[in-house]
Formats: sequence, C-alpha cells, structure tokens
Amino acid sequence: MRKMVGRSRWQNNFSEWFNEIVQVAEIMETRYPVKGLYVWLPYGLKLRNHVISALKELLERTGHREVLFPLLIPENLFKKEAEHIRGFEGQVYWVTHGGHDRLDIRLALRPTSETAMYPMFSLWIQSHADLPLKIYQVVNVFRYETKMTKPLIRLREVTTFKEAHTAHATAEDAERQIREAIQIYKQFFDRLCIPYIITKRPSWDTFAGAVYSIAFDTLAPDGRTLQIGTVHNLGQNFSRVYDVQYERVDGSYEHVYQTCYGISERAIAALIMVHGDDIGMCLPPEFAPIQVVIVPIPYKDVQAPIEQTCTEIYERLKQAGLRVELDLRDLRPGNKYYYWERRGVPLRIELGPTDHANQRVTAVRRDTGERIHVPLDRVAERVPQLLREIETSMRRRAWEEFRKRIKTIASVDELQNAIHNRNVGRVPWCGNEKCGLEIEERVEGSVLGEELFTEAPKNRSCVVCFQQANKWLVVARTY
RNA sequence: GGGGUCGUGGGGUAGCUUGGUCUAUCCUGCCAGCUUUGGGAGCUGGUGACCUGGGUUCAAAUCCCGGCGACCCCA
Repeated sequence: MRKMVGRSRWQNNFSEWFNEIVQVAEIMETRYPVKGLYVWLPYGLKLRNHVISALKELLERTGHREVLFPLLIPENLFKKEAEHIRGFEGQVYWVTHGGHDRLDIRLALRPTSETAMYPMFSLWIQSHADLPLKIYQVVNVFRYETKMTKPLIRLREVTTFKEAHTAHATAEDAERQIREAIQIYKQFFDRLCIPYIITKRPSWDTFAGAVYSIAFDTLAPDGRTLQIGTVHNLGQNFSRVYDVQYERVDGSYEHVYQTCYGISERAIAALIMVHGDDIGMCLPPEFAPIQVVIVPIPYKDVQAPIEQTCTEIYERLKQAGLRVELDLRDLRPGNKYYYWERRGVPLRIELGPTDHANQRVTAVRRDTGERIHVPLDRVAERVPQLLREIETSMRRRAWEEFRKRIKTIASVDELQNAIHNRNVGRVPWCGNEKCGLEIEERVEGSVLGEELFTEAPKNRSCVVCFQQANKWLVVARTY
C-alpha cells in the first residue's frame, strides 16, 4: 500500500503552495492585470458551483428565497447608516462618471448589500403578515483592499458572496433566526468537511452597523485562522434609518428586527487548504468537479480490451449519477496520476493487464493512497460506497487536526507561545473589553472573540486581570 | 499605516555588481514524429521572453525616476 502523501511544503510554505495549487489545479487564473481580481477557470467554476448549490439547498430548505439586487448603490442611500458607512467608506469603489458626464449622485459598487436592500424592504414590508422576510443572493461585491491580495482569500472583487438578509417582528424572532443561520452554516461546513470554531466577535470587531456579530473561523496550515462565515444581528439599527416598519395586529407600528449573514469564496479557499497535501488538492466527493477518474494501463497486447472495459465502467458509473472521467490521453499512467491528484479527484480507478486478467479494477483513494481491488461486477455499487467512506474520513481527519491545534491556555506568555507555534489559543477571560484589547497588545495575534457553544470556564481567572473568568477568549493570527 | 525585495518565453530561472559577440542560459511546459505505458519515460525536430512609460548613453535585460504588478517583514 502506498503511504499517504507528505505535507511539509503544504505546512511550511503554505503561501507558495496555495498560490501554485490554485493555478496548477486550474481553479483560477491569477495573472489578470488588476490587483485583487482573478479569473475563474472552468474546473474552478465547477467546484464553485457545487459549493453554491449546497448552500442554496440549505437556504431554500429553511424558507429563504433568492433575489438579485443591482450592483450600484446611490451615495445618499449608502451613507444613511452612520456606523455602517464608517466601517466601509475606506474601501468603497465609486462610479463617478457616466460616459463623459460627471454623475450628480455618485454610485457605490456594493461592498455588501444592506443599503441596497433595506430601502426596498420598507416598500415590501407593511404588516406583520409580511414577516419574517428571508431572502438571499449570490453576487459579487467590491472592496478596495489596500493590503496584499490573495486569490480566494483577500480580494478586491469578491465574486461569490452568498448573503442572506432577514426581517422579523420581534427581537426574539431575530434571535431565533440567528440560531437558524448558525445551524445552516454548521451543516454547510460539515458538508464541506471543514472544521470551524464559532465565536462572538468582540465589541471592537463587530460588523459595521450590527448589534453583535458571530463568526466561523477555520485554520490554515500556516497557523492563521480564516474567517469563513459571519452572522450578524442588526437589531433595529438599519430599520430605523431606512424606515422599515410593519403594522401590528393592534394597529400600532414598529420597526423590524433584522439579521444578515454571509459566506464568500473563502469557503472554497478553506476547502483547498484544509484538505491539501504536498501534491495538491483533495476534494470531498460532493464538491469535486470530477469524482472518479478512470486510468487505463494499456499494454500493447491488451490495449483494446482494456480500453473497452474502461469505457464500460465509465458508462456504468455515469449512469449511477457520478461525475466520472475516462482518461484516454496518450500519456504514461504515472503522469496521469499526478495530474488528477493535484486536481483533487477523490478516487482513481486503474485497469491494467493484471486487473484485466483477474476481472477487477484497482481503486486508489486520494486521501489515504489506499489501493483497493474491486471485482468488475461490483464497481457500480462499491465506488459510491468508497466515495462516502472518503468523505467521512476526510471530515474526521480535518477535525482531528483542527482540535489538536486549539490550545487551552492559562497565561498570556503561554498564549504568545502557542500562537507563535501556529496554534490557536483559548484563554479564560473576564469579559472586559479592556482585558481583551490588552491581550491583542501583548501577543502577535488578534482576538477572534468569545467561544460559543462551549462550557464556561470554572474557577479560572482572566489571563490579564486575574478576576473571575466567565468566558473563553479565542486568540490567533488571522488572515 | 511603516519598511524592504523583486519583475527575463506558458511556469521556474541564468545574465544585471563592472552597459557592448545577448543573435539572451538552463529546466519545465507546449507542438510534430518515433518509441513506450502498473508512479512525473526516452530520442529527434520545432515553438516561445527582457512588465510599462520616461530619462542617461554612441550603446540599456543591465544604470536612474515614475506607473502597474508580485512577494516578504514590522505595526
């Protein structure tokens, strides 16, 4: 049996690895001549579409309806909510001209869509019967990043922003919606086999205009966390400004309570990085553009029958609903192995003279390198089974690796040490903003927030002020 | 926000310090042919590059300035 592929470059030269794989696996063309903009290639776009479908399915199943808003937002609407604009104004692209004419009102390329949508909400929502309103869209958004850009991770055009927006009659219902959103995102990332930690962002890192923000973070091989999803409770901050009111049963009026939540193509970045190794990607079968590749090994005297059998297998798997590719190119088998392995195809089926003589194929798992002989007449049942096994073990392995790198720690010094060693630190915290900010001063990481869905620390003292701690604060280097 | 390094065929590079036989090196890729096929085969032939704009100079891949782009470090 072949040993699992190494991960030294993946881990120690992650940035280089990532940039190379994104290109070599034909996810994106990174040479587009504008900073922070990239081209989706056919293979990458298929991957992207599968990811989008999975989330759409989860959103539709929970009563969200898809819409599509314009890209341009007039300045006066965009600037209505003071906090919101304060958070975004430094990174907005403005359209100032139409042809030769200077526009009277500048138009923003949406950095996010609250200010485009909520004026419409005020037209759409009249009575309590219109609530809750739950919509989403998958669009591009623009943010003028001044920092170094990186494909799929830090972009000036986020091309795959899956944003949901909801409106509710009561604060309680908005809270319920937050919990639903978290459940949806959990299921989504579970399907992607991406591990995550959920935190409530600290007050100084809340989404501009939100009451509070909750975020999902995963971990890159280089020890930085990657924010892959956010859920915001907007309270009535926006509905007051955009005058989104509804009429109650008793005839009185109230502003709606809102939430919004979004996921970008960072989910795809996570998919690539979390499951990668030194050769390249390894994609969970649900999302792999090609789930199975068949590689014939055509020795001269048996070439025709082997290719014939491969074609039959190909047809059979295709009929079983799998995304399968038959590689008949005139290349050596080894060359083809590397080719498909880099692209993350989860399962390879080889058929050579020995297999042929024994009426079997050799299946090779991308995640473990394990070789499995499958009788020809059982291929159609065994392959889907193997794909399920691959998914399960990919998910388990990813979570195991993730958990190992979340370190529970009792002092600031140890925290700095853990972060330095490419881990995520989890420290007892009193809940005071001052202590949180001091931690950011004293270690080379940032506060992700207070960990949610976990037991509060017992008999522990805050690592800064040594008062009774009631929360776990998660700290890491971040993207 | 501050500092630094760099830009040569599709990818990776040599050449730059000391300007001139650079008609630009090597590896890889790609195309054609032969030969091969159980982990990146071999041989032959072919294809293809000095980021951009200005400046210095008899002469610029090489020196200077701007732009665009890439990467790294610090806050």
